[in-house]
Amino acid sequence: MNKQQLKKVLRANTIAAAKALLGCTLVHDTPAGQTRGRIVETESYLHDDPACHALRGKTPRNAKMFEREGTAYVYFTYGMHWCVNVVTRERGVGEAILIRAIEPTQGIKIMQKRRRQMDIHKLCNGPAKLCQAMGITKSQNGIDLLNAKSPLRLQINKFTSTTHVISSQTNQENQKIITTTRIGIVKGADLPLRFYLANSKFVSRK
DNA sequence: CTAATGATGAACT
DNA sequence: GTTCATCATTAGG
Repeated sequence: MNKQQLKKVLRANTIAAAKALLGCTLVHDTPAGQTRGRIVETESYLHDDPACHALRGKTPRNAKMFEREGTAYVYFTYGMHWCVNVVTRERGVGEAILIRAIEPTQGIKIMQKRRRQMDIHKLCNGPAKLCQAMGITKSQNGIDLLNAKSPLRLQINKFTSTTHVISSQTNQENQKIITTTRIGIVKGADLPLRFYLANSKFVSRK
């Protein structure tokens, strides 16, 4: 998969895109240094989805969800946490993919310091944990994740594809994707819209 | 299991 | 404009 193909998927289909993002790399450049991680868990939020922030239309908080595909939507929740989404669909449609867990690959010392947590398996295994580890806050809201010059951006791995079974970056063996219901929501709780890599030790929950 | 913590938005006046 | 329940969470017990 190349960047154009990812862009196309992000524009066309939020469920397919959530699977396509698995295996992609999230990069953040900050004064403290660069952090990177491999996306291992995602959730889709659809425009007609009861759990979607954009369900009731555009507000100051969710405005970036209505931007074009590849935009970052960062929101504040539970009084203390930030979560980051990859916006999908064309401008005007409020859909996005919540990044729920990554496998840290670079800047691990920085992440450990920010998180006050030495165990790498507990560094980024949750949507707010990975934001804290990578230094993502409202300052990153609205960034174009598909622009190679952005401080916060997505990188496409050579062997990721848009199918249920993707190739591993390291050994090129097929990696299984598990589909489940989403975590921590009440509305829309029965929909199968969460995806993670079956063999990853870095997901928030099995 | 529950507290911590604050923005949001719905439902009111 | 004000109130109040809710919330795509986490850490600690």
